[in-house]
Amino acid sequence: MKMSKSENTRQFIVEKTAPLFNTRGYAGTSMNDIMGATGLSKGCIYGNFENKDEVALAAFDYNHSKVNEHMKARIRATENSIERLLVYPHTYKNYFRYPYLQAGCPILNTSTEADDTHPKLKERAEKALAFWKTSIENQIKRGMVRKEIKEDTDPTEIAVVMISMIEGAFMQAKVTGRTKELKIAMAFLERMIIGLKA
Amino acid sequence: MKMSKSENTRQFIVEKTAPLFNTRGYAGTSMNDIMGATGLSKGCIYGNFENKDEVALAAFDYNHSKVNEHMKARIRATENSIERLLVYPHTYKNYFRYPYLQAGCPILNTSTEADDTHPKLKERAEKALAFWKTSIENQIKRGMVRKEIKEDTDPTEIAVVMISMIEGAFMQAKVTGRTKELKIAMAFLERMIIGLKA
DNA sequence: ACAAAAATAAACCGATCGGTCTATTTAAAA
DNA sequence: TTTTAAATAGACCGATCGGTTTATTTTTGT
Repeated sequence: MKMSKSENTRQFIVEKTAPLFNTRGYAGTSMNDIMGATGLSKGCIYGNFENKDEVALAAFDYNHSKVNEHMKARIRATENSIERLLVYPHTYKNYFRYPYLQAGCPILNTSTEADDTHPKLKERAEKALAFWKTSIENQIKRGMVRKEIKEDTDPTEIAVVMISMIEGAFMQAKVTGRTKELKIAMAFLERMIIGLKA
Repeated sequence: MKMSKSENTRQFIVEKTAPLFNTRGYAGTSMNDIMGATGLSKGCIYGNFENKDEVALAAFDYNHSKVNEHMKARIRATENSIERLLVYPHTYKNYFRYPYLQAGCPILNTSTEADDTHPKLKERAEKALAFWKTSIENQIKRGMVRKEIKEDTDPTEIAVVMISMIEGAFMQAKVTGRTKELKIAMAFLERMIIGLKA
């Protein structure tokens, strides 16, 4: 279980720079910023990563996995499919409570910056989004099998609507600096999910 | 009605750089990019704008006004309030048809980059968003007065849900490179709007 | 404890960043 | 048409960009 020195440092760099990339974006984060956030020298960072790209990609993975693990933990604590789906609006409604969400959703931040400029980051965002979508779809399908969710429900449609509402509302929360709109959207989503009950 | 030389050039610079800022973002667009897109020298650009900031702000205003004018024109061509609201999903569903939307929604692009880094741009995005929201709310209120929309409708809620759905779905379209999710979300929105009919 | 290897610091690199300055060209006023 | 002012081109500036190299320190295996 022991980590080598470099493995430790690598992890350290990722943890310290992840919030940086999520707030300032790829183009907006410089090597100097990375040095400042870690307190490490340039030589050290380039000794552990090939280039800035690699740091950014690792930082995205870290941000995304943090959100993912949090959601997984909350989902595991639920009793049925409706409750599972409700975890999303319940969590995002209070996003400011979770430090790794305060800078915004990593998928949203990354995809809007990278879509036309940074293919590797775009691909990560794309995969993260696809993963999220299929996991919602699977939860809905499971709920239908268990007769907890109406049998005429379209899993893909609900997944798309959920993700759209969350990301769009999140953007509004970030730019307005308040949570009013986010709460309205999440309340709407809650009612929609409850309406799926069999 | 005659424009001075510099007014002409200023307008020219804005038109040429607007798509640039919308695709590459503020930090991702350099003065060299601006020179390349316009074919003008640095001295000329700085003769017409104080700095890069001013170009970016003017470019945002231009992008936003382009979208706005397009929507206004389509809205004017409708007969009643429900049709008016339907203009939004109908337009965004086919966003790739409109060149100034192909790089994405300027509000979405700008707000996710600028929220933590560029206060002036953030303010523009915030104001544009507020304007959009109140104009949807007003359309709904008008529809209620005219008895075209159910009287128990909550204008703010509908506005927030519409904007969230559009922006969230737009993000997915940009990052996946396909319109499947966008069409699903817009179809959902259409049904929701039709459900508001009195 | 010691030698070999890995990890880190810091000086350094050319390229590019946003921005300025001056010379020249172009448009407007007379 | 000539004079004057505005507009533009392009050389130039210091700062910062991402990245490399080398010397030194720290860790590791024996």
